[in-house]
Amino acid sequence: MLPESDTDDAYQLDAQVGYLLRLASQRHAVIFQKLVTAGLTPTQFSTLIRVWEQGAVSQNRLGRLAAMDVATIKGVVDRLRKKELVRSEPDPNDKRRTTIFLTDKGNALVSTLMQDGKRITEETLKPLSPAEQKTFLSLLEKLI
Amino acid sequence: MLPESDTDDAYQLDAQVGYLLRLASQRHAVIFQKLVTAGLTPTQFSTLIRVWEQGAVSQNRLGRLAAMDVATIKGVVDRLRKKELVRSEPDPNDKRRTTIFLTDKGNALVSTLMQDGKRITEETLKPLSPAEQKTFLSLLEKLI
DNA sequence: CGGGTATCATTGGTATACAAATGATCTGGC
DNA sequence: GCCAGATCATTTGTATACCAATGATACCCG
Repeated sequence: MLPESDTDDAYQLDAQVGYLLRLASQRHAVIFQKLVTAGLTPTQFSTLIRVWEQGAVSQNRLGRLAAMDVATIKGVVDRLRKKELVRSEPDPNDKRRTTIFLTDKGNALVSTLMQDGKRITEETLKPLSPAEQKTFLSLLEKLI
Repeated sequence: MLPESDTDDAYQLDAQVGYLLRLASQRHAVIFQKLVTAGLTPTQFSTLIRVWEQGAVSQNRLGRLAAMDVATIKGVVDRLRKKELVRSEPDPNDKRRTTIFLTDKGNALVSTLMQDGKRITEETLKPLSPAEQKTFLSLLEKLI
């Protein structure tokens, strides 16, 4: 009897891309937490980089740039503001908008964070050879 | 001036493995939600498969098998119980433990879910050629 | 210029996800 | 047999993450 399938292949959770992506993200999160400055989370990190890239950006647009829902980006910005890494101001030209900026403290942190980010990526990819790393990243980009 | 780095390489958030993993997971989540039966989440799906593989399993061990924290697995099991896909019983041999089982309804769902799972993985990997898919999965496994 | 449509930020709801602390229970070693 | 250390499940707290609804505002087109 083969109750689990109408083909010869048994289902293997451990071979499904979604499950593997979750495990890889978990491992990355551990490495991130160990190596990042100032106790930032990966989401806060990405958000800060995007603000730095933009200089000034509305909150919703920041969410799109950092790939976050409006509700998610709000919470992230709130917490970055509490850490005094960003500040927000109402847009004088559009009363719907709030513009997000880096504070001096946030600005001073960015170059350190970029160094952190490189080491985090290095450490995460360490199980792969340099050639494999290149291949992996390029396939991962194709997947998005 | 190169304010962002002491090397020639500018920092690219879009090239960092953690950020790419997050985007890939987001895309997978959308595909998952579209193709899965019974409105399950990826976590609930994985948990249900693990219970099916084990037949009977304590809640904490189930968490380890499905790669979830004790607090996370508790919530997942609670919600699966509310959907009447699993049931739990106190372990007569160890009063600390709660044993988790599939209900008949849960058991009946599993083979459908496995078919779903295969289609979800297929759809997620679709941007890659068959050879690339194999390479990607094998590199992803190496990364964990 | 006025009204329908789009965008913005917020809010409430649900679901992961993990750390830390707690009380109950079990187990290994003496 | 007892006790120190381990394990189990729960709870609390924080942080993503997304959907849906809402009210305010902006924009476009006729």
